[in-house]
Amino acid sequence: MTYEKAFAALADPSRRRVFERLRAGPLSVGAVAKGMPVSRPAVSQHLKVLKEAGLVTDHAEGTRRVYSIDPQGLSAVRSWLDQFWDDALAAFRAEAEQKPKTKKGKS
Amino acid sequence: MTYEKAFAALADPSRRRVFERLRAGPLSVGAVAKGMPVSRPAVSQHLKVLKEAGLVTDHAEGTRRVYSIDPQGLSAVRSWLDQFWDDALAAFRAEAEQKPKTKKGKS
DNA sequence: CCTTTTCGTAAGTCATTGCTTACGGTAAGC
DNA sequence: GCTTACCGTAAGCAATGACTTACGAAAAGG
Repeated sequence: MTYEKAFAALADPSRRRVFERLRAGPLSVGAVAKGMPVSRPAVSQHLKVLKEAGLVTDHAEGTRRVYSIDPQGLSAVRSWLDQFWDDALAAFRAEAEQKPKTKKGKS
Repeated sequence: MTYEKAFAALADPSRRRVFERLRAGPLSVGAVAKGMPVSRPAVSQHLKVLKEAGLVTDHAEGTRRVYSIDPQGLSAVRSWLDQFWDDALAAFRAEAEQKPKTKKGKS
């Protein structure tokens, strides 16, 4: 049910870049913002959206706020995609088999 | 590398609904639009975006245009997600193992 | 206590975009 | 040939959203 927000969150290039920057491991807001073409508040807003989508988690560490990737959000998108994947492939194969006269085996 | 457009395409609820309607099999534009809360031209525009994202294909059939799901677009999103999945889980586990230990000092 | 660092949020601006109605174009039916 | 069915596109409009600067709050450090 969260995959909707996750798709919306990952649709924005800047937000994807923020997200990808957390792939190697947890980072503070300032650390993420460093080397990005947008301001730190912008990064903060992006992280908020990612958090509401279940894609990241945060915890305080002194005055800094450290963000990490939350596998839960990724899992939601993945399962939606996989469920889709099966039906789509089945329909795709059914369509492909009807075009030529002979049906094909595996190979 | 079309996963960027795919994410942007799947971010919109109406467009996802159009996409999901093709899951059972190919449909004409009118058939997709029937039973949707938006107009037929709106559906047409959504299908155009989905097509440019590599998520659907179309072919003429008389005066109507039949759209089907293109597994290629799904595949692109899936592989991006999977590649992400591994690194994210590894980092997540590494973080979980270090938490019960001592706190860390990062500059 | 006062200053510094780090961060989230408010307010405002500007571009993007999803929707509608209107129109033109092509294939089928009579 | 003329009408009907089906579809893509153009133009216009209203809403969403991404970004900036400015400000306030909370923790650390002298």
